[in-house]
Amino acid sequence: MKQEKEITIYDIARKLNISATTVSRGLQDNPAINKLTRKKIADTAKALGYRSNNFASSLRSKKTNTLGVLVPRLNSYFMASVMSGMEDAANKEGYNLIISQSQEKAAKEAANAHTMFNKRVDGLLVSLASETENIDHLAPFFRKGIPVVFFDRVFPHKDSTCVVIDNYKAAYEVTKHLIDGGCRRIMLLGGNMLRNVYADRLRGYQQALKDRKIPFNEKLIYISNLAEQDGVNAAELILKMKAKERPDAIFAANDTAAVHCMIHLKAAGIQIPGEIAFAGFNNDPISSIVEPNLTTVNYPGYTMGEIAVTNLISHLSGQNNVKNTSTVVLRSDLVIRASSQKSKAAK
Amino acid sequence: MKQEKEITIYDIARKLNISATTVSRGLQDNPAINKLTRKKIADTAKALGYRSNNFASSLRSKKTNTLGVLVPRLNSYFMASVMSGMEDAANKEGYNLIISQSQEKAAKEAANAHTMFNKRVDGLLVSLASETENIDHLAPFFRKGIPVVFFDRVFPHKDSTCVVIDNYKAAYEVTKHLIDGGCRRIMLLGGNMLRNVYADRLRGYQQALKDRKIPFNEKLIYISNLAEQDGVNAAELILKMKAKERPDAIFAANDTAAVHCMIHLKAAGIQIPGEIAFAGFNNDPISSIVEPNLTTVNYPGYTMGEIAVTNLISHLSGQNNVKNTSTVVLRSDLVIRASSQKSKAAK
DNA sequence: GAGGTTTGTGCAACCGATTGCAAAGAAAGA
DNA sequence: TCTTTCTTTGCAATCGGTTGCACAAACCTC
Repeated sequence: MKQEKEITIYDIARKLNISATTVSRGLQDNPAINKLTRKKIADTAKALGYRSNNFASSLRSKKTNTLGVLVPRLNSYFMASVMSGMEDAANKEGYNLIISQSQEKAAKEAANAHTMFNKRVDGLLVSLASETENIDHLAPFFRKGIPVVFFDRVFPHKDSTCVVIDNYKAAYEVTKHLIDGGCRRIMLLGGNMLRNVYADRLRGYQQALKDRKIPFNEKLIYISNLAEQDGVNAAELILKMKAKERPDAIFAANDTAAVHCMIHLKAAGIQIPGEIAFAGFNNDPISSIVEPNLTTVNYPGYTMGEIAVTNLISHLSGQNNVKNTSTVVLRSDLVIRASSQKSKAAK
Repeated sequence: MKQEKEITIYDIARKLNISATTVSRGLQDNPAINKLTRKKIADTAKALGYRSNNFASSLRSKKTNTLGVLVPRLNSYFMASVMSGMEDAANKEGYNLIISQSQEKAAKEAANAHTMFNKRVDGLLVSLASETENIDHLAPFFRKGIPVVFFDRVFPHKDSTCVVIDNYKAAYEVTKHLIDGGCRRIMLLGGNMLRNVYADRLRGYQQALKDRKIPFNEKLIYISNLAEQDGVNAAELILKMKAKERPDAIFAANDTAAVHCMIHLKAAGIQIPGEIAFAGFNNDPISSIVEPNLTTVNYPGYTMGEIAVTNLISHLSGQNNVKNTSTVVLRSDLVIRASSQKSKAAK
């Protein structure tokens, strides 16, 4: 393998009979350098096949143009959309992403944060693992003034921005919609209450019940990791209940759990939405495939990713003061489909 | 914001009254350094809160411990699984990933490759955009001897490994399965034939027909991007056909197209699999949600990601000669579900 | 005890770009 | 013509590890 010699600013400088300083400035389009000189530098750089050495540059300027991303899991449609939005936004601004997943483990999250810190990312984007109880592992970032933006599963902190949707309101609306459709015993398949997203959804659910004067029944709350199997388990539980105790609606905090619960109940002969109405959360592709189509909350993942990154970068370039935007709330909409409409089901 | 002073090896050296050289070597566990000294260095480093400066080190050693990943799109279940596997494997070996997506555009792919090159990734993982016609944009990597591993959508090249499944065989089996189930007019929803995955699937399909003495009918080939809308379009096309011309089975090169085509036909009153049997590819979550459940090919994304990274890293550490493994073929299995079984459908 | 090894450590150059400061040359104002 | 003010450019130090080579001390061997 023939290794070509690497071209440096010194090579360019030598070729043009100017100093490396001028070349460095010229490559950055520094206005202090004569326009003609800049052009000559750019041309020569291209001609020689120069590529800038990020390490040398980062070493001196202490900027890496890299953002760290800490997420619980990569393999969900929602998270993939977020990543996609982040990548696009970052790319547009000349930043790169280093992505790592915690697998919902607090320890792995801490280890990954540590790696990011050592890699000296310019900023950090975080969605917390369900296990995580505090953000001590992010302390080094705050201490060094490295901006941290939380998204989706956030942890309010005075020095950082959160990008979220209004989970409380969304859950409130879902629940209200179910109640208005005639449901009274609404079961909630919730997630880990350490996480704002699940805690807020529970609150929204509770408030909607309260406003409609429906008593809150703790037995109708089922907390899990909201994986496929959890949906199935919930279904099993329901099938074991006496007919009178059974819920007449299920509101799951994600579509995966909702769909798998629904399928399992359907297979057992339960009419959906006739006997049990359903609503999910996220608007995953599966929600519009399952039959009946699942009522859910559209969660703008791509946009969330874009906004989180844009916000972070504007911090970095100082266009933006942390104090100005501590939280960005994105719009989310209730997507009403057949699974929640008892009345229309009687066709 | 109080900025803590950054600790360097010089600080450690001063504290211990030894040279920075020794500290550097000690931190790398260089056996030339006395064990006791090494221990003292490690302890002091921890005590002072030292973190190594990757740039300084990369600048000199010319290694970044970073791998570049070039993919067409991030927001699919399959790709998310691959990323997940890659990230896990990379993380385990102390590598980080820089991920970027081409949006299926050759130009963006080239631009991203260029960025990766400038970021001096130690190695590159590539799945090609559907548009890409050649790999000239990867030439700089080959010239500099930076290892490139292709996965899924590959482009055979003498200096690089490909990680794939046997698309030919998988498609052959799907087609054979449909034929054995009694189908004779099997429509293929294919992807861009520039890509091995789609070209191989077409070949497998053709060979299966040939082996079963069924004439190949060009009118039953529908090439598209295999997005949702393409599935719908295919369905429209079929609905416009005269009854005699209609296919009695559809084999789509991905589940998205299969599922959306199927739903659209179902809505139009076509019996699945009675009138038209269905098979897809990838084993996306939607394939086991749609009714009837979709027969498909299980595609081990997570494993593919893991293997691609592991292979790349072993190249880097020189444990592995390119010549030894030019292609890794992963096992894929036909997952038979209701959508393809005409006989059992008559319940 | 002389000569040969092994072990442990340090010197100083180096990686390639960035930047504060100085200064030469050009343009402008008095 | 003499200052003054820009406009351009370069010097040299700096960022923080890494590494080839030299060398001193300790250990062997005959």
